[in-house]
Amino acid sequence: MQTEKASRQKLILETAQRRFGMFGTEKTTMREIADDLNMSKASLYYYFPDKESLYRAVVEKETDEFVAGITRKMESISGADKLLVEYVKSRLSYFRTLLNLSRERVQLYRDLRPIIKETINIFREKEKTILVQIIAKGINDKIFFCENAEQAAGIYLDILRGPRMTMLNEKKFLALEEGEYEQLLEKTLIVTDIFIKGLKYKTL
Amino acid sequence: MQTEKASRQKLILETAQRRFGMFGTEKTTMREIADDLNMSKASLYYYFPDKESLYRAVVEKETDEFVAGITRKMESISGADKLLVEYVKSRLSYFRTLLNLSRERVQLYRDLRPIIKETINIFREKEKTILVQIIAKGINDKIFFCENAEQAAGIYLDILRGPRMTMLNEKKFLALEEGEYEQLLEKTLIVTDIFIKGLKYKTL
DNA sequence: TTCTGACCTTTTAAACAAATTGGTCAAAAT
DNA sequence: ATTTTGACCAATTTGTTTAAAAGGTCAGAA
Repeated sequence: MQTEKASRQKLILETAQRRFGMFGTEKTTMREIADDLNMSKASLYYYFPDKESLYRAVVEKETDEFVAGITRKMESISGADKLLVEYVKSRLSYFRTLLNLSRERVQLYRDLRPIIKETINIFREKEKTILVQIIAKGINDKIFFCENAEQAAGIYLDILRGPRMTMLNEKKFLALEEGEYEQLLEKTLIVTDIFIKGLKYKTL
Repeated sequence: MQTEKASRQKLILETAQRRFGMFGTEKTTMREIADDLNMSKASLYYYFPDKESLYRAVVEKETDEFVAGITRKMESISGADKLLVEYVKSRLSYFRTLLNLSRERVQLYRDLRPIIKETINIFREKEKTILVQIIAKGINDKIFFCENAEQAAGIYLDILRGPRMTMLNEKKFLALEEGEYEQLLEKTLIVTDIFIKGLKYKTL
């Protein structure tokens, strides 16, 4: 029946998520995932047409979880400025635990496989959507003053990338270690504070 | 005499600068530089002990030119806020024309040769020195309000990296094309505007 | 003092073979 | 019918070997 197939798919998804999360797409083979599940590789292809769609499904799952989590928080906080701070905290915490993107080899962004690049862009768009909402709310509540929420959100995402890149500079993977996350969080909060002030005050 | 040797060294430096500037360190051979100068490779080693020191000399030259240019501008502008804007403009323009760093292959920062990484860090420190001066001046003139000029300068440099990285995302080299520089300049100016406001207003 | 050709050692590039990968399919198992 | 599989294929990746080119040295010529 339908349910059986769905639950099987879910199982595969979770296994794939673990593998992808640990080693990234490149270093995870379909055979390995199949072996983890004690099934043949061919069976995998019965549920997912190819590796790419399996990967996409995993990323989509994780992204959804992220968006759900952040949305939940957004409902319990009123001020747009505090919302932004909360957003950036959540974001970092999700980068840390969930997003298997993190495990992708930093063999330079340039030749990150097209799929991964696309993934990053899609995720960025989702983030932007949320941020636009927050900033628009701030404008509406008259605590932010800027004409273009869309532009502001884009700039903010760009800005956030800076400290992260600096921190990743020496790393082999897109992931950081324990203490570094706290360092990055600290920096990110300062940046966010500056950004918020940039929105709060009109250009003279 | 001493002068003769120095002028010969200068000539080599300029030739190397052109080569490094066009192809980066990796794709420039000592033989090529020697050929450009119609001298033997061994002669090159008479003036410079190895490729690395030649490269370092070139970078030092370019960096000095950058610092000199920016310092000149700093003398003719009074407000720290306007100085920052001017700084960032100069910086971009130098990235564009001078810094041969730009031609280094973006084969991922991670395995940018250690020398180049070091080069980048040294340059960053010089930038930081200048920025600390500007920000300290702003604090002194009571138009900026932050406790730590050093920290602010570091944050600012981190922030600036973001938009640049985003723009370089798809590129093979650390260099941008014509129109992209204007795009980057625009973004950078907005970011700078936000940053300045972040310094101008005390945290509430 | 300045320059060079011959020479050395280490890196890089090319070429090829072997192994592994993503992916298919007819047939077996449920 | 639905699900699973081993055998099979084409395309990449990986490993290995070899030749070329790189950085660098040095005794001696200019």
